[in-house]
Amino acid sequence: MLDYEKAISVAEQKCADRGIRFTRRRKQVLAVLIKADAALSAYEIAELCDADGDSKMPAMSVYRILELLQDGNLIHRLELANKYVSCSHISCSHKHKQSQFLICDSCRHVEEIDLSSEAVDALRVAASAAGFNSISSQLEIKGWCAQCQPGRN
Amino acid sequence: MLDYEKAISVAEQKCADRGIRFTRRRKQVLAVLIKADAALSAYEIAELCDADGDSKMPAMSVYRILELLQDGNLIHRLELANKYVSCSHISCSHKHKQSQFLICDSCRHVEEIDLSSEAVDALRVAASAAGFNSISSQLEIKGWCAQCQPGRN
DNA sequence: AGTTGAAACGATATAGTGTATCTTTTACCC
DNA sequence: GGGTAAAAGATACACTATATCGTTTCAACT
Repeated sequence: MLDYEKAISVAEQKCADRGIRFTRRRKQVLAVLIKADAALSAYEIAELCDADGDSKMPAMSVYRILELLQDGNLIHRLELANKYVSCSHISCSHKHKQSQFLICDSCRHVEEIDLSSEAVDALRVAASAAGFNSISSQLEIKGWCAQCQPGRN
Repeated sequence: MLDYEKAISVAEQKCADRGIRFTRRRKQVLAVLIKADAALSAYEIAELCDADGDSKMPAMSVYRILELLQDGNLIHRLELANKYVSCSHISCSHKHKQSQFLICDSCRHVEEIDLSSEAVDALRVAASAAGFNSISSQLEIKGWCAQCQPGRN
């Protein structure tokens, strides 16, 4: 799990750099994602914000804020799972261009991994052979985590 | 594009082997997918069936039939795109266990590719290091096809 | 041919995810 | 304090998908 205080302060700084505000709503959404330490759907986030705070978090706001946080590379959207996770590198100093995710098809647990450049290159080569000049820098792979037995594909 | 007649006869045989019927509805859905030679959403399939045939194809039936065709390895469901494609190997004699797809993030064009075993192994190794004992046999990768320029990720 | 039972289909409701649009509030700067 | 733009609220709606239950079709069997 991320260092919560550190991550929040990084988020504040990033928003300042972008000339936008790090409002209570935005902080709520990011805080929920960091504390959950798991992938959540937009509506799950809204519910957790409700449980956490004093006022109701509209789903619309969640979507808006998620998009904004994603643009700031603070969170990732997992299209294979229709869920969102806080970036595991928020409070890292190093740059990371690529993001790869393993998603457990059973329990929905998500791991953000660093794929070897050889593996990524192999994918690029295969893609190139099929007429794709470039591939997304975010790779999402479904699988089964150690706690879950592999079922049928 | 697939050999339509061949693919349909293979589908008929596969259904016979499974002890289920290859009905008009099922043939309609598969035919639309083969002829489209592209990934379609369930509702797009329903519309094309309507345009093609004499009676209205309910979305519910499309979903049921898609699931059945998928179980028979006649089509693939693309979770990254929420669309469905006919299997490019329907009328091939060889077995194919793995299915990998490239999905153009711009025009939604889909290519079914064969990834080198080295590349797949590299993914397995990375997954294993992150505590995932197995990964899905269907890999979906977003990218940009030759006709589309890469945009932002 | 008529019966019957399971498979297939039709119909309706509803859940889940996400976008569009417009109004209201808030924070900041002068 | 008033103006302005960003942010948030509110409502509607589109798209994807599943649940459920009633009806039809078809093939096997008398």
